[in-house]
Amino acid sequence: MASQALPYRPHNHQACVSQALADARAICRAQNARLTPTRERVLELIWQSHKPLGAYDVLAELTAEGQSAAPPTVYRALDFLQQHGLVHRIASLNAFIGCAHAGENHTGMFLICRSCGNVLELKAPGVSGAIEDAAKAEHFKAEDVTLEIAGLCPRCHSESRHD
Amino acid sequence: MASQALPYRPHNHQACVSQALADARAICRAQNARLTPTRERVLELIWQSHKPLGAYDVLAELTAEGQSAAPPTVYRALDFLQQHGLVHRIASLNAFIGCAHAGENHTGMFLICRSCGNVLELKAPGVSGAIEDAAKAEHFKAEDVTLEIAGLCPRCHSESRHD
DNA sequence: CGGGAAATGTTATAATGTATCAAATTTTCC
DNA sequence: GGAAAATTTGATACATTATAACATTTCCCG
Ligand SMILES: [Zn+2]
Ligand SMILES: [Zn+2]
Ligand SMILES: [Zn+2]
Ligand SMILES: [Zn+2]
Repeated sequence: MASQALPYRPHNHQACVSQALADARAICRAQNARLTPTRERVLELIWQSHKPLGAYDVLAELTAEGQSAAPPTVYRALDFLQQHGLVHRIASLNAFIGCAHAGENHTGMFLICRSCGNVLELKAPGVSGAIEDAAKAEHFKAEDVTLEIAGLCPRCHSESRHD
Repeated sequence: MASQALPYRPHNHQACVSQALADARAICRAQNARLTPTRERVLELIWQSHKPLGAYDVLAELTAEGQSAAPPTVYRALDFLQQHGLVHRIASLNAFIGCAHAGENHTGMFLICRSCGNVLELKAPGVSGAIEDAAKAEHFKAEDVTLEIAGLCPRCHSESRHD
């Protein structure tokens, strides 16, 4: 698995996209799932940056490309991608982002920069463990964790200090 | 501070409501904030159970009571209550729930039962600490944490096993 | 009182997400 | 290969959640 680029640092983002698409194809092949052209194109659009994209933003890009698309087109593709662990929905933003750890078993932890909008997905096993322990202490059977941290990324934080 | 009732166990819920309203009045007085009749009524409606309530559910109850209310009425009251730490928004449900630790500095962790719909708010300092550590390790300045765990509460979990 | 701020009323609209059913495509299995 | 079944897509309509904008009222303070 390639090492993770930091979203808020300049990087060869095309490599992120290529890697994500290659991973997605491999995962879908392994799961006997059909990564159809629309689904793949939606995934690629989601990965166009490290900023979460709204469903209607995706829709706008699809229609701009001449595809006949309606809201269900996008939501169905996003549902598929979520179910196969290729994208995550950011509940606090009503938006979607490519999974940075597709294929790895993980509960995503998202660091969302309020200033630049970029999102970093961490695995943070320590956090996951603490959450599981806390749930277990309450005899609660945890099935799905939503963990989203809004704040300032290192870059925006340092910029806001020396202005 | 009164000890917390477990939402999914039978309890004298009127006590929860009374306590929440008394706390709210004290907090608003201390902060020089105006807990107007509509705001107080919305808080009371939110506290009518331990299940999160949608803004439009609140609206329906207000209009049923004869109040002339529109969406902004409710959203403004909810904004006020959130800003003063009296209710939380559950992002994964687009719904609102009374804060079980009003006045205490905390980052809420919500255990949401998929079966009965009840929500328990925990303080879980261990989790908060782990989250802070993980954010700090990435040089990320965390400002707001959304932590929502969907699953099965002890009651629903045990019921689903011996049926 | 009176002037300014805060809160509310009112209407309209934006943004996000689903239900439903028909048509097309792909897979399965003989 | 070809019919039947399952999956995917198209298309329309609608439901739900949230906000913009501006007028009016109420409250606070001097
Ligand atoms: Zn992920
Ligand atoms: Zn940033
Ligand atoms: Zn709380
Ligand atoms: Zn339950």
